[in-house]
Amino acid sequence: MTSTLGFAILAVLARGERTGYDIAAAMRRPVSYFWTAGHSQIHAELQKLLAGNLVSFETRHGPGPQDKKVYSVTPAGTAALREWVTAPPRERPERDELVLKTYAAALADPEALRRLFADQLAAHEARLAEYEREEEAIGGPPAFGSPRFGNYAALRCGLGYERHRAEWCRWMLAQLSESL
Amino acid sequence: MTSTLGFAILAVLARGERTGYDIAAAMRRPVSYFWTAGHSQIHAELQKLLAGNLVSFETRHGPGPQDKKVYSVTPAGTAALREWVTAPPRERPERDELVLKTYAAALADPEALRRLFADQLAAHEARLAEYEREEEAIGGPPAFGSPRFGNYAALRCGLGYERHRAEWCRWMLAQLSESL
DNA sequence: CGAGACTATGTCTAAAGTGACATAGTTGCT
DNA sequence: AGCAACTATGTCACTTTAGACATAGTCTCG
Repeated sequence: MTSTLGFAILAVLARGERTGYDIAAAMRRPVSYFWTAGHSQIHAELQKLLAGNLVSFETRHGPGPQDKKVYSVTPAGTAALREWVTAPPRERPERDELVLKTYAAALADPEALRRLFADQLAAHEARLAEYEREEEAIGGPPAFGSPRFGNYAALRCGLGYERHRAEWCRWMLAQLSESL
Repeated sequence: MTSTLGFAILAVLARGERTGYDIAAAMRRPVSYFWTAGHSQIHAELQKLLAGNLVSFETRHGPGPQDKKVYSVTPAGTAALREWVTAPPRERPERDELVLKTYAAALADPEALRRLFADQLAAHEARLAEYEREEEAIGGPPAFGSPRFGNYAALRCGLGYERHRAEWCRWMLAQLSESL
């Protein structure tokens, strides 16, 4: 009964050994933004994975009050991950606060609404520019089978998402200025 | 300290009085899919909104073991909702299981992966077709200021999302067939 | 007239996620 | 020498969400 978070950790660990701290850091940065967790959650989940024999760790000396624990995936962990990858994802409900706000837009002050969407658009454009820089740095799709393919495919999804979102914001702004 | 769910309920109630059951039904259907909640959550949240004087109810006789409670938004509720609509949304972390699976795709069996994405593509295309039917039924953007504008804008976002997602699935399938 | 679907409100438990608190060594800058 | 930032693991309390369980009247179709 490994949770999705468990598999997220396994997926990160499949690229190489990491400490809990490293995993938390990896799940905070924009590129790996398809799953997020705080370090408190990660440490707890690592205990469960350990109990299930899906990961193992080595203690090493490092900075910090305690020795660091460097985790890696066990063969059983790799097998579980492989099986999970192609299993149909359980769909989680959409929860989108901005769309919800839009749904109630009729009540709002149009000028405040314009500012809201202008800010959102700017944020999406900034992220889009960042992703485009990253895409250029990679050059093109790495070979399928290379772990870097996964990064590229995720980036590609992010690019599409930011474009769709930015376009929707622009459409909203156009609607707003038309109604003035 | 009204939660987002609270505002979701207020947004639904702003369109007219509803019972808790009606609200739950509205939040289950595809169109209103930008926020979801089970009826148990809704009843609990209605208690809180009631305590905050943001909604009120009238008891009416109807089918069911107890009399039904027909809720409507109070002036204080409308004011709170209006203010919330233009406040910047707190961003919630992306959690996307399919992208996470893709991130770990290197380990997977290509044929099983192909099936996974073919299924996903079919689901997105089906939803897209449904949304397109709905869009055609509406005809075009209702006037901003009409509550129906909110529905249309949300639908528009859904259309863009499904298109982006379907395209990404198609790209993945193309990558997969190239690598065979 | 009976079966099943629909209306309707609520409780309870468990899991998942958020954010603060606790602790403390190392590294690099000024 | 001192301060701040970074590394590093872990606990605790709280909120949110999911899903089962409980209960029971009404409506529709055959």
